[in-house]
Amino acid sequence: MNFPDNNIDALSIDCLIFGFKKGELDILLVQHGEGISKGKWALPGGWIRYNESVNDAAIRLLHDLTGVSNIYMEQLAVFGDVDRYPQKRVITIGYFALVKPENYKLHAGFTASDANWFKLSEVPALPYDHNKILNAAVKHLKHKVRHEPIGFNLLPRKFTLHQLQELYEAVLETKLDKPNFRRKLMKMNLLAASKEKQKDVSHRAASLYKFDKRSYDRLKDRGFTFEL
Amino acid sequence: MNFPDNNIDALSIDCLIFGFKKGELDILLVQHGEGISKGKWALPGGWIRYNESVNDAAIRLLHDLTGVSNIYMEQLAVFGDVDRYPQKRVITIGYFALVKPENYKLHAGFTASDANWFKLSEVPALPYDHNKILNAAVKHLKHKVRHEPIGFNLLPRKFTLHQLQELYEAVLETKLDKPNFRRKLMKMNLLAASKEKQKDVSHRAASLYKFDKRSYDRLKDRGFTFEL
DNA sequence: TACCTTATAGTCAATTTGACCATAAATATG
DNA sequence: CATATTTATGGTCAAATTGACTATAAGGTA
Repeated sequence: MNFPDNNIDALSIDCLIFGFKKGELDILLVQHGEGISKGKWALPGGWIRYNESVNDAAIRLLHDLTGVSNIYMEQLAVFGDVDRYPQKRVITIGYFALVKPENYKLHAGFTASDANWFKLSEVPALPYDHNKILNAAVKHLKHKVRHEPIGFNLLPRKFTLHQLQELYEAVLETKLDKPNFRRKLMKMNLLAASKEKQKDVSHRAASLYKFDKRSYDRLKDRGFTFEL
Repeated sequence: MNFPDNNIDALSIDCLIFGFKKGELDILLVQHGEGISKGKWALPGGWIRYNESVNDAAIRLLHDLTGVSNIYMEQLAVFGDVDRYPQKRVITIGYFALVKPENYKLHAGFTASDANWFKLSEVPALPYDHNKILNAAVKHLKHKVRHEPIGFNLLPRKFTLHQLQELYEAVLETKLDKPNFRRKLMKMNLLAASKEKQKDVSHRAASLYKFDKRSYDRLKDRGFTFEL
Protein backbone atom coordinates (compact mmCIF):
# COMPACT_ATOMS: atom_id res chain seq x y z
CA MET A 1 0.00 0.00 0.00
CA ASN A 2 1.29 3.43 -0.83
CA PHE A 3 -0.09 6.53 0.80
CA PRO A 4 0.99 10.10 0.41
CA ASP A 5 2.97 11.25 3.43
CA ASN A 6 0.56 13.78 4.81
CA ASN A 7 -1.42 13.87 8.00
CA ILE A 8 -4.86 12.84 9.04
CA ASP A 9 -5.69 16.21 10.47
CA ALA A 10 -8.84 15.32 12.37
CA LEU A 11 -7.01 12.84 14.57
CA SER A 12 -4.23 13.58 17.04
CA ILE A 13 -2.33 11.80 19.76
CA ASP A 14 -1.79 13.15 23.25
CA CYS A 15 0.73 11.53 25.55
CA LEU A 16 0.38 11.01 29.27
CA ILE A 17 3.92 10.37 30.37
CA PHE A 18 4.24 9.54 34.04
CA GLY A 19 7.37 9.50 36.10
CA PHE A 20 8.09 8.93 39.78
CA LYS A 21 10.58 10.85 41.82
CA LYS A 22 10.98 11.85 45.46
CA GLY A 23 7.94 9.86 46.40
CA GLU A 24 5.68 11.74 44.01
CA LEU A 25 4.16 11.11 40.63
CA ASP A 26 5.18 13.43 37.83
CA ILE A 27 3.64 14.15 34.48
CA LEU A 28 5.46 15.52 31.47
CA LEU A 29 4.06 18.69 29.93
CA VAL A 30 5.19 20.86 27.05
CA GLN A 31 4.81 24.55 26.51
CA HIS A 32 2.99 25.62 23.40
CA GLY A 33 5.06 27.92 21.24
CA GLU A 34 2.35 29.05 18.88
CA GLY A 35 -1.36 29.22 18.28
CA ILE A 36 -4.23 30.13 20.55
CA SER A 37 -2.83 28.48 23.63
CA LYS A 38 0.66 29.99 23.27
CA GLY A 39 2.63 29.91 26.48
CA LYS A 40 0.33 27.43 28.13
CA TRP A 41 1.56 24.09 29.38
CA ALA A 42 -0.24 21.18 27.79
CA LEU A 43 0.01 17.47 27.18
CA PRO A 44 2.61 16.66 24.57
CA GLY A 45 1.08 15.39 21.38
CA GLY A 46 1.15 15.43 17.65
CA TRP A 47 -0.38 14.18 14.45
CA ILE A 48 -0.54 10.73 13.00
CA ARG A 49 1.17 10.47 9.64
CA TYR A 50 -0.77 9.00 6.79
CA ASN A 51 1.64 6.12 6.37
CA GLU A 52 2.32 5.14 9.94
CA SER A 53 0.15 3.12 12.27
CA VAL A 54 -1.43 4.82 15.27
CA ASN A 55 0.81 2.89 17.63
CA ASP A 56 3.89 3.79 15.63
CA ALA A 57 2.89 7.43 15.80
CA ALA A 58 2.68 7.19 19.58
CA ILE A 59 6.07 5.49 19.74
CA ARG A 60 7.56 8.20 17.54
CA LEU A 61 6.11 11.02 19.62
CA LEU A 62 7.23 9.47 22.88
CA HIS A 63 10.68 8.91 21.50
CA ASP A 64 10.97 12.50 20.29
CA LEU A 65 10.23 13.76 23.78
CA THR A 66 12.11 11.34 25.96
CA GLY A 67 14.72 9.87 23.67
CA VAL A 68 13.64 6.46 24.90
CA SER A 69 12.27 3.86 22.58
CA ASN A 70 11.34 0.88 24.69
CA ILE A 71 9.06 2.72 27.00
CA TYR A 72 6.01 1.20 28.66
CA MET A 73 3.10 2.46 26.61
CA GLU A 74 -0.52 1.65 25.98
CA GLN A 75 -3.61 3.29 24.61
CA LEU A 76 -5.65 5.09 27.20
CA ALA A 77 -8.80 6.18 25.38
CA VAL A 78 -10.19 8.29 22.60
CA PHE A 79 -11.46 11.73 23.48
CA GLY A 80 -13.96 12.81 20.90
CA ASP A 81 -16.29 15.49 22.18
CA VAL A 82 -17.46 17.77 19.41
CA ASP A 83 -16.20 20.97 20.98
CA ARG A 84 -13.06 19.69 22.69
CA TYR A 85 -10.84 21.65 20.32
CA PRO A 86 -11.44 25.16 19.00
CA GLN A 87 -12.40 25.93 15.41
CA LYS A 88 -12.05 22.50 13.90
CA ARG A 89 -13.11 19.05 14.94
CA VAL A 90 -10.15 17.14 16.33
CA ILE A 91 -10.46 13.76 17.94
CA THR A 92 -7.50 12.67 20.03
CA ILE A 93 -6.15 9.37 21.22
CA GLY A 94 -4.58 9.44 24.66
CA TYR A 95 -1.47 7.31 25.13
CA PHE A 96 -0.44 6.32 28.59
CA ALA A 97 3.28 5.86 29.25
CA LEU A 98 5.50 5.16 32.23
CA VAL A 99 9.16 6.09 32.30
CA LYS A 100 11.94 5.00 34.59
CA PRO A 101 14.04 7.59 36.39
CA GLU A 102 17.10 6.69 34.32
CA ASN A 103 15.16 7.98 31.31
CA TYR A 104 14.00 11.08 33.04
CA LYS A 105 16.21 13.44 31.09
CA LEU A 106 14.40 15.13 28.24
CA HIS A 107 15.63 14.50 24.78
CA ALA A 108 18.12 16.94 23.35
CA GLY A 109 16.18 19.67 21.63
CA PHE A 110 13.99 20.32 24.59
CA THR A 111 14.84 22.81 27.27
CA ALA A 112 13.11 23.28 30.59
CA SER A 113 11.05 26.04 29.06
CA ASP A 114 9.82 23.76 26.28
CA ALA A 115 9.09 20.63 28.22
CA ASN A 116 9.17 19.79 31.88
CA TRP A 117 8.05 17.45 34.60
CA PHE A 118 5.27 18.59 36.89
CA LYS A 119 4.29 17.01 40.16
CA LEU A 120 0.79 15.71 39.78
CA SER A 121 -0.23 17.90 42.69
CA GLU A 122 1.09 21.00 40.92
CA VAL A 123 -0.27 20.62 37.42
CA PRO A 124 -1.63 23.94 36.18
CA ALA A 125 -4.86 24.45 34.27
CA LEU A 126 -4.35 22.89 30.86
CA PRO A 127 -5.95 23.89 27.56
CA TYR A 128 -8.68 21.99 25.71
CA ASP A 129 -9.85 18.92 27.60
CA HIS A 130 -6.34 18.06 28.76
CA ASN A 131 -7.19 18.16 32.46
CA LYS A 132 -10.00 15.73 31.81
CA ILE A 133 -7.63 13.46 29.88
CA LEU A 134 -5.08 13.64 32.67
CA ASN A 135 -7.70 12.74 35.26
CA ALA A 136 -8.72 9.74 33.20
CA ALA A 137 -5.08 8.69 33.01
CA VAL A 138 -4.55 8.97 36.75
CA LYS A 139 -7.67 6.93 37.38
CA HIS A 140 -6.42 4.36 34.90
CA LEU A 141 -3.05 4.23 36.62
CA LYS A 142 -4.63 3.76 40.05
CA HIS A 143 -6.71 0.90 38.82
CA LYS A 144 -4.15 -0.81 36.67
CA VAL A 145 -1.31 -0.69 39.16
CA ARG A 146 -3.34 -2.93 41.46
CA HIS A 147 -4.18 -5.53 38.86
CA GLU A 148 -1.05 -5.75 36.77
CA PRO A 149 2.62 -5.51 37.62
CA ILE A 150 3.27 -2.26 35.75
CA GLY A 151 4.52 -0.19 38.65
CA PHE A 152 8.06 -1.39 38.04
CA ASN A 153 8.12 0.74 34.91
CA LEU A 154 8.27 3.82 37.12
CA LEU A 155 11.26 2.59 39.13
CA PRO A 156 14.91 2.08 38.25
CA ARG A 157 15.69 -1.33 36.84
CA LYS A 158 16.99 -2.32 40.26
CA PHE A 159 15.01 -1.10 43.22
CA THR A 160 14.47 -1.78 46.90
CA LEU A 161 11.27 -3.07 48.35
CA HIS A 162 10.90 0.21 50.13
CA GLN A 163 11.03 2.14 46.88
CA LEU A 164 8.36 -0.12 45.50
CA GLN A 165 6.22 0.45 48.54
CA GLU A 166 6.64 4.22 48.29
CA LEU A 167 5.51 4.02 44.69
CA TYR A 168 2.35 2.15 45.58
CA GLU A 169 1.69 4.50 48.45
CA ALA A 170 1.98 7.48 46.12
CA VAL A 171 -0.17 6.04 43.37
CA LEU A 172 -2.86 4.66 45.64
CA GLU A 173 -2.66 7.58 48.07
CA THR A 174 -2.52 5.35 51.08
CA LYS A 175 -0.11 4.00 53.68
CA LEU A 176 0.89 0.35 53.60
CA ASP A 177 2.30 -1.86 56.32
CA LYS A 178 5.94 -2.55 55.60
CA PRO A 179 6.35 -6.18 56.67
CA ASN A 180 3.05 -7.17 55.12
CA PHE A 181 3.75 -5.42 51.83
CA ARG A 182 7.09 -7.12 51.70
CA ARG A 183 5.70 -10.55 52.47
CA LYS A 184 3.00 -10.24 49.85
CA LEU A 185 5.30 -9.13 47.07
CA MET A 186 7.94 -11.70 47.86
CA LYS A 187 5.45 -14.54 47.89
CA MET A 188 4.37 -13.67 44.34
CA ASN A 189 7.78 -14.70 43.01
CA LEU A 190 7.98 -11.79 40.62
CA LEU A 191 11.06 -10.20 42.11
CA ALA A 192 14.51 -11.54 41.46
CA ALA A 193 17.02 -10.54 44.12
CA SER A 194 20.21 -9.17 42.70
CA LYS A 195 23.40 -9.58 44.68
CA GLU A 196 23.74 -5.85 44.96
CA LYS A 197 22.74 -3.62 47.81
CA GLN A 198 21.64 -0.05 48.01
CA LYS A 199 24.55 2.44 48.22
CA ASP A 200 25.20 5.74 49.96
CA VAL A 201 22.62 5.42 52.67
CA SER A 202 23.38 6.19 56.27
CA HIS A 203 21.82 3.05 57.62
CA ARG A 204 21.57 -0.62 56.78
CA ALA A 205 21.50 -1.02 53.01
CA ALA A 206 18.53 -2.80 51.48
CA SER A 207 18.78 -5.49 48.84
CA LEU A 208 18.05 -4.54 45.27
CA TYR A 209 15.51 -6.47 43.24
CA LYS A 210 14.55 -6.65 39.61
CA PHE A 211 11.12 -7.38 38.21
CA ASP A 212 11.37 -10.82 36.65
CA LYS A 213 9.20 -10.66 33.54
CA ARG A 214 10.00 -14.26 32.65
CA SER A 215 8.58 -15.54 35.91
CA TYR A 216 5.56 -13.34 35.55
CA ASP A 217 4.80 -14.66 32.08
CA ARG A 218 5.17 -18.22 33.29
CA LEU A 219 2.89 -17.64 36.24
CA LYS A 220 0.34 -15.88 34.07
CA ASP A 221 0.18 -18.88 31.78
CA ARG A 222 -0.68 -20.99 34.80
CA GLY A 223 -3.55 -18.70 35.74
CA PHE A 224 -1.85 -16.40 38.21
CA THR A 225 -3.12 -12.86 38.39
CA PHE A 226 -1.35 -10.02 40.08
CA GLU A 227 -3.45 -8.40 42.79
CA LEU A 228 -2.48 -5.80 45.32
CA MET B 1 -19.78 25.70 17.40
CA ASN B 2 -21.28 24.93 14.04
CA PHE B 3 -19.96 22.19 11.84
CA PRO B 4 -21.25 20.94 8.53
CA ASP B 5 -23.10 17.66 8.93
CA ASN B 6 -20.74 15.41 7.05
CA ASN B 7 -18.53 12.56 8.13
CA ILE B 8 -14.97 12.25 9.24
CA ASP B 9 -14.19 9.60 6.70
CA ALA B 10 -10.86 8.42 8.04
CA LEU B 11 -12.38 7.34 11.34
CA SER B 12 -14.98 4.66 11.91
CA ILE B 13 -16.57 2.84 14.81
CA ASP B 14 -16.90 -0.92 15.09
CA CYS B 15 -19.13 -2.47 17.72
CA LEU B 16 -18.46 -5.60 19.71
CA ILE B 17 -21.85 -6.51 21.03
CA PHE B 18 -21.81 -9.50 23.32
CA GLY B 19 -24.77 -11.53 24.46
CA PHE B 20 -25.13 -14.66 26.57
CA LYS B 21 -27.56 -17.47 25.88
CA LYS B 22 -27.69 -21.21 26.51
CA GLY B 23 -24.48 -21.05 28.48
CA GLU B 24 -22.53 -19.56 25.59
CA LEU B 25 -21.27 -16.15 24.63
CA ASP B 26 -22.64 -14.64 21.44
CA ILE B 27 -21.43 -11.81 19.29
CA LEU B 28 -23.57 -9.75 16.95
CA LEU B 29 -22.44 -9.62 13.32
CA VAL B 30 -23.92 -7.98 10.24
CA GLN B 31 -23.76 -9.02 6.63
CA HIS B 32 -22.29 -6.55 4.22
CA GLY B 33 -24.65 -5.67 1.40
CA GLU B 34 -22.21 -3.86 -0.81
CA GLY B 35 -18.58 -3.19 -1.51
CA ILE B 36 -15.58 -5.45 -1.62
CA SER B 37 -16.64 -7.63 1.26
CA LYS B 38 -20.20 -8.13 0.02
CA GLY B 39 -21.90 -11.12 1.58
CA LYS B 40 -19.34 -11.44 4.33
CA TRP B 41 -20.28 -11.24 7.97
CA ALA B 42 -18.48 -8.49 9.82
CA LEU B 43 -18.57 -6.40 12.96
CA PRO B 44 -21.33 -3.81 12.81
CA GLY B 45 -20.02 -0.32 12.51
CA GLY B 46 -20.38 3.05 10.94
CA TRP B 47 -19.06 6.54 10.62
CA ILE B 48 -18.84 9.32 13.13
CA ARG B 49 -20.81 12.39 12.09
CA TYR B 50 -19.02 15.68 12.09
CA ASN B 51 -21.29 17.15 14.72
CA GLU B 52 -21.63 14.28 17.15
CA SER B 53 -19.19 13.12 19.78
CA VAL B 54 -17.47 9.79 19.36
CA ASN B 55 -19.41 8.33 22.27
CA ASP B 56 -22.68 9.61 20.86
CA ALA B 57 -21.86 7.99 17.55
CA ALA B 58 -21.34 4.67 19.31
CA ILE B 59 -24.61 5.07 21.20
CA ARG B 60 -26.41 5.83 17.95
CA LEU B 61 -24.94 2.85 16.14
CA LEU B 62 -25.70 0.49 19.00
CA HIS B 63 -29.24 1.79 19.19
CA ASP B 64 -29.79 1.36 15.48
CA LEU B 65 -28.82 -2.28 15.72
CA THR B 66 -30.41 -3.35 18.96
CA GLY B 67 -33.13 -0.79 19.54
CA VAL B 68 -31.78 -0.43 23.06
CA SER B 69 -30.49 2.84 24.34
CA ASN B 70 -29.23 2.23 27.84
CA ILE B 71 -26.86 -0.53 26.96
CA TYR B 72 -23.60 -1.23 28.79
CA MET B 73 -20.94 0.26 26.58
CA GLU B 74 -17.34 1.36 26.75
CA GLN B 75 -14.47 2.07 24.46
CA LEU B 76 -12.31 -0.91 23.73
CA ALA B 77 -9.40 0.45 21.73
CA VAL B 78 -8.33 2.15 18.56
CA PHE B 79 -7.17 -0.03 15.69
CA GLY B 80 -4.95 1.96 13.43
CA ASP B 81 -2.67 -0.19 11.35
CA VAL B 82 -1.85 1.44 8.04
CA ASP B 83 -3.14 -1.41 5.90
CA ARG B 84 -6.05 -2.58 8.01
CA TYR B 85 -8.56 -1.35 5.44
CA PRO B 86 -8.24 -1.60 1.67
CA GLN B 87 -7.64 1.39 -0.59
CA LYS B 88 -7.92 4.18 1.90
CA ARG B 89 -6.59 4.75 5.40
CA VAL B 90 -9.35 4.12 7.93
CA ILE B 91 -8.73 4.08 11.63
CA THR B 92 -11.44 2.49 13.72
CA ILE B 93 -12.52 2.72 17.32
CA GLY B 94 -13.81 -0.49 18.82
CA TYR B 95 -16.75 -0.17 21.19
CA PHE B 96 -17.45 -2.97 23.60
CA ALA B 97 -21.07 -3.56 24.58
CA LEU B 98 -23.01 -6.10 26.64
CA VAL B 99 -26.70 -6.75 26.10
CA LYS B 100 -29.21 -8.52 28.27
CA PRO B 101 -31.27 -11.36 26.83
CA GLU B 102 -34.44 -9.28 27.02
CA ASN B 103 -32.84 -6.97 24.46
CA TYR B 104 -31.69 -9.78 22.28
CA LYS B 105 -34.16 -9.15 19.50
CA LEU B 106 -32.70 -7.14 16.68
CA HIS B 107 -34.18 -3.81 15.89
CA ALA B 108 -36.93 -3.67 13.29
CA GLY B 109 -35.28 -3.15 9.94
CA PHE B 110 -32.86 -5.99 10.41
CA THR B 111 -33.62 -9.52 9.34
CA ALA B 112 -31.64 -12.62 10.15
CA SER B 113 -29.86 -12.29 6.83
CA ASP B 114 -28.75 -8.74 7.66
CA ALA B 115 -27.69 -9.15 11.25
CA ASN B 116 -27.42 -12.12 13.52
CA TRP B 117 -25.96 -13.55 16.69
CA PHE B 118 -23.07 -15.96 16.39
CA LYS B 119 -21.76 -18.20 19.09
CA LEU B 120 -18.23 -17.12 19.85
CA SER B 121 -17.09 -20.61 18.99
CA GLU B 122 -18.69 -20.39 15.55
CA VAL B 123 -17.61 -16.98 14.34
CA PRO B 124 -16.53 -17.17 10.69
CA ALA B 125 -13.49 -15.48 9.19
CA LEU B 126 -14.21 -11.77 9.22
CA PRO B 127 -12.93 -9.11 6.82
CA TYR B 128 -10.29 -6.48 7.54
CA ASP B 129 -8.81 -6.86 11.03
CA HIS B 130 -12.16 -7.74 12.57
CA ASN B 131 -11.03 -11.07 13.94
CA LYS B 132 -8.16 -9.32 15.65
CA ILE B 133 -10.55 -6.75 17.10
CA LEU B 134 -12.87 -9.49 18.29
CA ASN B 135 -9.99 -11.31 19.98
CA ALA B 136 -9.01 -8.14 21.76
CA ALA B 137 -12.58 -7.72 22.93
CA VAL B 138 -12.81 -11.25 24.27
CA LYS B 139 -9.56 -10.80 26.12
CA HIS B 140 -10.87 -7.54 27.53
CA LEU B 141 -14.08 -9.22 28.64
CA LYS B 142 -12.21 -12.04 30.36
CA HIS B 143 -10.10 -9.61 32.28
CA LYS B 144 -12.75 -7.08 33.14
CA VAL B 145 -15.37 -9.54 34.28
CA ARG B 146 -13.05 -10.58 37.11
CA HIS B 147 -12.30 -7.08 38.31
CA GLU B 148 -15.58 -5.26 37.90
CA PRO B 149 -19.16 -6.34 38.31
CA ILE B 150 -20.14 -6.05 34.66
CA GLY B 151 -21.24 -9.63 34.08
CA PHE B 152 -24.76 -8.75 35.20
CA ASN B 153 -25.17 -6.81 31.96
CA LEU B 154 -25.29 -10.11 30.11
CA LEU B 155 -28.03 -11.59 32.28
CA PRO B 156 -31.71 -10.77 32.66
CA ARG B 157 -32.47 -8.10 35.23
CA LYS B 158 -33.41 -10.86 37.67
CA PHE B 159 -31.26 -13.95 37.63
CA THR B 160 -30.36 -16.96 39.73
CA LEU B 161 -26.99 -17.55 41.26
CA HIS B 162 -26.63 -20.54 39.00
CA GLN B 163 -27.13 -18.40 35.89
CA LEU B 164 -24.49 -16.06 37.17
CA GLN B 165 -22.14 -18.93 37.75
CA GLU B 166 -22.75 -20.31 34.27
CA LEU B 167 -21.92 -16.91 32.86
CA TYR B 168 -18.60 -16.76 34.67
CA GLU B 169 -17.83 -20.30 33.69
CA ALA B 170 -18.47 -19.47 30.05
CA VAL B 171 -16.48 -16.26 30.04
CA LEU B 172 -13.55 -17.58 32.03
CA GLU B 173 -13.69 -21.02 30.41
CA THR B 174 -13.45 -22.84 33.70
CA LYS B 175 -15.57 -24.73 36.20
CA LEU B 176 -16.40 -23.19 39.55
CA ASP B 177 -17.48 -24.78 42.81
CA LYS B 178 -21.14 -23.99 43.40
CA PRO B 179 -21.29 -23.45 47.17
CA ASN B 180 -18.06 -21.47 47.16
CA PHE B 181 -19.11 -19.28 44.26
CA ARG B 182 -22.37 -18.63 46.02
CA ARG B 183 -20.75 -17.79 49.33
CA LYS B 184 -18.30 -15.41 47.73
CA LEU B 185 -20.89 -13.49 45.74
CA MET B 186 -23.32 -13.27 48.62
CA LYS B 187 -20.70 -11.97 51.01
CA MET B 188 -19.97 -9.07 48.66
CA ASN B 189 -23.41 -7.61 49.30
CA LEU B 190 -23.95 -6.69 45.68
CA LEU B 191 -26.97 -8.88 45.10
CA ALA B 192 -30.41 -7.93 46.31
CA ALA B 193 -32.72 -10.90 46.70
CA SER B 194 -36.10 -10.36 45.12
CA LYS B 195 -39.08 -12.17 46.58
CA GLU B 196 -39.57 -14.01 43.33
CA LYS B 197 -38.44 -17.47 42.42
CA GLN B 198 -37.50 -19.11 39.19
CA LYS B 199 -40.47 -20.50 37.22
CA ASP B 200 -41.09 -23.48 34.99
CA VAL B 201 -38.28 -25.66 36.21
CA SER B 202 -38.79 -29.31 37.07
CA HIS B 203 -36.98 -29.11 40.39
CA ARG B 204 -36.63 -26.82 43.34
CA ALA B 205 -36.88 -23.22 42.12
CA ALA B 206 -33.98 -20.91 42.86
CA SER B 207 -34.32 -17.39 44.23
CA LEU B 208 -33.94 -14.52 41.82
CA TYR B 209 -31.50 -11.74 42.53
CA LYS B 210 -30.83 -8.32 41.11
CA PHE B 211 -27.50 -6.55 40.93
CA ASP B 212 -27.69 -3.69 43.42
CA LYS B 213 -25.79 -0.85 41.82
CA ARG B 214 -26.51 1.45 44.75
CA SER B 215 -24.76 -0.88 47.16
CA TYR B 216 -21.88 -1.32 44.79
CA ASP B 217 -21.35 2.41 44.46
CA ARG B 218 -21.44 2.81 48.23
CA LEU B 219 -18.95 0.01 48.75
CA LYS B 220 -16.69 1.36 46.06
CA ASP B 221 -16.57 4.72 47.80
CA ARG B 222 -15.35 2.91 50.90
CA GLY B 223 -12.53 1.26 48.99
CA PHE B 224 -14.14 -2.05 48.08
CA THR B 225 -13.03 -3.64 44.85
CA PHE B 226 -14.81 -6.46 43.10
CA GLU B 227 -12.57 -9.49 42.61
CA LEU B 228 -13.46 -12.90 41.37
C1' DT C 1 30.88 2.08 72.37
C1' DA C 2 26.22 3.67 72.56
C1' DC C 3 22.60 4.92 69.62
C1' DC C 4 20.12 6.02 65.53
C1' DT C 5 17.71 4.37 61.48
C1' DT C 6 15.98 1.23 58.38
C1' DA C 7 15.95 -3.76 56.79
C1' DT C 8 14.26 -8.03 57.51
C1' DA C 9 12.12 -11.88 60.22
C1' DG C 10 8.60 -13.74 62.91
C1' DT C 11 4.08 -14.18 65.71
C1' DC C 12 -0.77 -14.73 66.19
C1' DA C 13 -5.59 -14.13 65.80
C1' DA C 14 -9.04 -13.24 62.32
C1' DT C 15 -10.56 -13.89 57.82
C1' DT C 16 -10.89 -16.09 53.49
C1' DT C 17 -10.44 -20.01 50.46
C1' DG C 18 -10.95 -24.70 48.54
C1' DA C 19 -12.71 -29.06 48.83
C1' DC C 20 -16.05 -31.16 50.48
C1' DC C 21 -20.68 -33.22 52.78
C1' DA C 22 -25.62 -32.60 54.27
C1' DT C 23 -30.10 -31.20 54.01
C1' DA C 24 -34.14 -28.95 51.76
C1' DA C 25 -37.48 -28.24 48.33
C1' DA C 26 -39.39 -29.12 44.40
C1' DT C 27 -40.84 -32.21 40.39
C1' DA C 28 -41.06 -36.87 38.13
C1' DT C 29 -41.98 -41.78 38.34
C1' DG C 30 -43.59 -46.35 39.61
C1' DC D 1 -48.79 -41.96 47.41
C1' DA D 2 -44.14 -43.20 48.35
C1' DT D 3 -39.83 -42.83 46.43
C1' DA D 4 -36.39 -41.35 43.28
C1' DT D 5 -34.27 -37.53 41.08
C1' DT D 6 -32.66 -33.06 40.61
C1' DT D 7 -31.07 -28.76 41.87
C1' DA D 8 -30.89 -25.16 45.73
C1' DT D 9 -29.04 -23.92 49.72
C1' DG D 10 -26.57 -24.49 54.16
C1' DG D 11 -22.55 -26.30 56.70
C1' DT D 12 -17.86 -28.13 58.03
C1' DC D 13 -12.96 -28.11 58.32
C1' DA D 14 -8.24 -27.74 57.26
C1' DA D 15 -5.15 -24.74 54.70
C1' DA D 16 -3.78 -20.42 53.18
C1' DT D 17 -3.84 -15.51 53.49
C1' DT D 18 -4.24 -11.13 55.77
C1' DG D 19 -3.72 -7.41 59.21
C1' DA D 20 -1.75 -5.75 63.16
C1' DC D 21 1.97 -6.10 65.55
C1' DT D 22 6.74 -7.30 67.97
C1' DA D 23 11.56 -8.56 67.59
C1' DT D 24 16.03 -8.76 65.82
C1' DA D 25 19.75 -7.55 62.48
C1' DA D 26 22.80 -4.62 60.10
C1' DG D 27 24.58 -1.03 58.89
C1' DG D 28 25.78 3.83 59.76
C1' DT D 29 26.81 8.25 63.12
C1' DA D 30 27.93 10.76 67.62
